[in-house]
Amino acid sequence: MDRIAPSSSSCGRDRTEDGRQAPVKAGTERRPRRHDPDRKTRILDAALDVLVEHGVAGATHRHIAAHVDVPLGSVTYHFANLADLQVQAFARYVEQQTSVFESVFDEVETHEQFVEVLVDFVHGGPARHRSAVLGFEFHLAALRNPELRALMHDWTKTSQEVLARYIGADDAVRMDALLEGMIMHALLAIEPEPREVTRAVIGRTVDPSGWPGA
Amino acid sequence: MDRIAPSSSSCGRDRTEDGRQAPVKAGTERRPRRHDPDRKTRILDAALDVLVEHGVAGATHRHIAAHVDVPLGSVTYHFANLADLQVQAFARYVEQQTSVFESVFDEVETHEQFVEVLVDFVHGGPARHRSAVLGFEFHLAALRNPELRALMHDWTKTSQEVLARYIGADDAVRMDALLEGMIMHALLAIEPEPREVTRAVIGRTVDPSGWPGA
Amino acid sequence: MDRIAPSSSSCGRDRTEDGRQAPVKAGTERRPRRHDPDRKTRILDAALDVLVEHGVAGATHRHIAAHVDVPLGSVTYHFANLADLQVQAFARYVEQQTSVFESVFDEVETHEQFVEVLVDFVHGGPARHRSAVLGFEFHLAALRNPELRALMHDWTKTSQEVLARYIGADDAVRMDALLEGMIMHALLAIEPEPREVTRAVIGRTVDPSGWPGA
Amino acid sequence: MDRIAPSSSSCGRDRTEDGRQAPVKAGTERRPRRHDPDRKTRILDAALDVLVEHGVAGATHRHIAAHVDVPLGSVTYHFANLADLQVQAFARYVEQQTSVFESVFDEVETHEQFVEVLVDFVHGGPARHRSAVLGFEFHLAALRNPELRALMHDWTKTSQEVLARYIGADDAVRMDALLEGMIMHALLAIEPEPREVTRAVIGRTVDPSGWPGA
DNA sequence: TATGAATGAGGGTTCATTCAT
DNA sequence: GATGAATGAACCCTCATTCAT
Repeated sequence: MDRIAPSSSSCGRDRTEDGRQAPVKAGTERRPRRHDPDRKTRILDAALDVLVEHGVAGATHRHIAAHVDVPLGSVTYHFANLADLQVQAFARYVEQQTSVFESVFDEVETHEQFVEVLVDFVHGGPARHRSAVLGFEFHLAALRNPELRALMHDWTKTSQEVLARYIGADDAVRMDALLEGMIMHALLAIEPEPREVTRAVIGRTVDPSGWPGA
Repeated sequence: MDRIAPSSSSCGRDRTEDGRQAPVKAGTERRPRRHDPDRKTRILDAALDVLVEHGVAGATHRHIAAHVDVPLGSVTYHFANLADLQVQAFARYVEQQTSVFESVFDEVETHEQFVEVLVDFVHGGPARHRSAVLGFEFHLAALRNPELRALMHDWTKTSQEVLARYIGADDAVRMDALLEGMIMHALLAIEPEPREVTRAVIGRTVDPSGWPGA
Repeated sequence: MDRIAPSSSSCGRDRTEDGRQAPVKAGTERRPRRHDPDRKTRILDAALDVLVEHGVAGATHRHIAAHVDVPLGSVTYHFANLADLQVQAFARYVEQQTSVFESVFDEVETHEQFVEVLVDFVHGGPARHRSAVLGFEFHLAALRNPELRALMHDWTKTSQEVLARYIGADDAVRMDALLEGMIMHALLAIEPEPREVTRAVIGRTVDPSGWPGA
Repeated sequence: MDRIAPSSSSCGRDRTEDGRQAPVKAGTERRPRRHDPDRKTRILDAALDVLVEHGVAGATHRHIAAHVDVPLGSVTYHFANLADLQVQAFARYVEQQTSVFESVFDEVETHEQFVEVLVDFVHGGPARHRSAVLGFEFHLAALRNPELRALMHDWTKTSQEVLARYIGADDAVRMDALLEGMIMHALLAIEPEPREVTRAVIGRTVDPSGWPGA
């Protein structure tokens, strides 16, 4: 039973990007990325991507590293631990989300425009999906992590303040809760709710009196 | 595996010569538990408890087994896999919540009573916390599990129908989303919202006309 | 977040045939097979089937039970342990194989017929595949199990005796080894060897002198 | 998992407050091993050893790790999965066998020497046992693993080519199959066949004409 | 008698994190 | 500074076998 093989069968020691074996072929230039400023930022963005796709439980060092295509050690190098990375990622998300949410109302002048903007907000396309999932994951993670909870608190306050500029503090609280619930439902609905329904629901929640057109 | 290996396989560790369990070490109490009907149900309840405490990611076979105080193998025996266990646990949760939610409106006759019941519902004590967290975890898990999603869909429909008996289909949808959002906020609030605020928000969302007292 | 569901959601407690959960639907007649003589034999045949498909390592109580569609307990009931089951299964295989091998030469009268029969034996279709794989598994298992080894020894002797009737004891030993090797190769060949080649190889190994036609 | 859970998660067992490893229990020697180049190769060799001793089914991560005396995690680090490890181990085996098989014929010049070398090959001592068992396991594993099958195919071709240099292509195929069968029998024989018998069988299979001495 | 339930061992694999280079 | 290697914990799951019914 003893046989012979083409001698230098190389033992197949080059492997995929799973952070295990480094490719060792002589002369093959491997991972040319060295001096890489804002690698840290890219890692955070990747973390958010992974968070969307796999959830908090799936956002591991390895998945994130694979997603940005940096070595595993690079992720542990830039962040003290996974919890730290998570917090910073969510902080980045809040930052981005806040500026988006504010700019959305830039052109709003009438009650109708206001409602329409919010309907867009609930029905928004892929971007909405991403941010909705992240918001969801954020909420749940905050439930068990005080640091995230504080971050979440600030974020909620900020959002309500933005709304309050247009509809007053009380309605802002209501609207914020309503939006939260509707986005949650939209995310999970088997088939999407028609825009008219969303518009009606939101419209009835905002007091039209007090707007320029009223 | 070497499961069938005959006599001189020499691989056994920590076993007596005849392959049986070694007599219990002094002090280690041998678990005498046998014949335990409805163990399966108890496991499901334990799963929900663990889910509340540690979240979906923390609801492992081991945590659950430890929580019901059954051997690990018992959990894997009763459920084909963890996903299956999860689905059955959430199904049990839905079942329980359903009857609670329905019975809550038993005495409701006036608009004020209806609002009050919902305020209670949002502000409920520890039981509320538990079910809110479970609901939350359920939503998030449903996001990535079609089976849970279907379960969630039915549940949403059912609860909207219950609300619709009192306030009509349209307001039921609004109220459902609003409750969802408020419970979410209540769960995460640093300090709880005063009941009056909740009452006002809910009250303004229900059309008081058409009630006996109106 | 607390919802209601169609009340009796049944918790999905009926499961597949993996030996875990028994279906409990009232009135559903389950597994009508009771008085079942030769169940033991059917289990052995199933064991051989599983052995072919999954190898020794995959021939577990559960797989075998599933393959004959009997409860797991039935397999452990009829056989003291897995090793015992394995031995009995291989014994059954040897028994079957021996009678086949003997009957194959019934019509043989000339050197050409003898060679042809052996070529058929090596090139045989699905039945050949099955018995070749089993023979292979048997050999390897015998390597580490003295009981199987004795069984194998007897079998080899028997086969050689059958061959010896036609070609004498010495050539019988050679032929037996050659057949073994060729079947092994045939089993693993990427593309099957042409019959002529097999015929030539076998033909040259048998001394044609001493046959009726010679 | 609960990997990221903050402060009060209370799930840790056997860990000190800061989440580090508790200081080694007296008497338990802490494994100081670090920096161990060619550990991967040593693992492959260990895998082959375990393969010989326990068969493919017994060649588990844990057995292999114990055999090289490295932590379990080290084995899973160096190989993506067990199948991968298996393939690389067999590839290493083929590589080794190849050079051995080729060098064996270095001095061969006459028909008698050639036969004698092959008799040695079949009757070889402990080294023979090891390589024969590995060859056997390899064959069987190849039956169900296409990757191994390709490897096996190449190996067969190569060894037939080596034989063909001395006895021509046709006889090489025959001889290869014969050797295979004889080694198989030798491995399982209750008492070893006398060398003379082996010599006679092999000798009759090689055409002595065409050799220098003929 | 036959079988569902129970259980402890162990298998493959993933992971956060540490450390030497 | 940056990263491959190393490692121990834990996770999901399958299994042989025992036992009560």
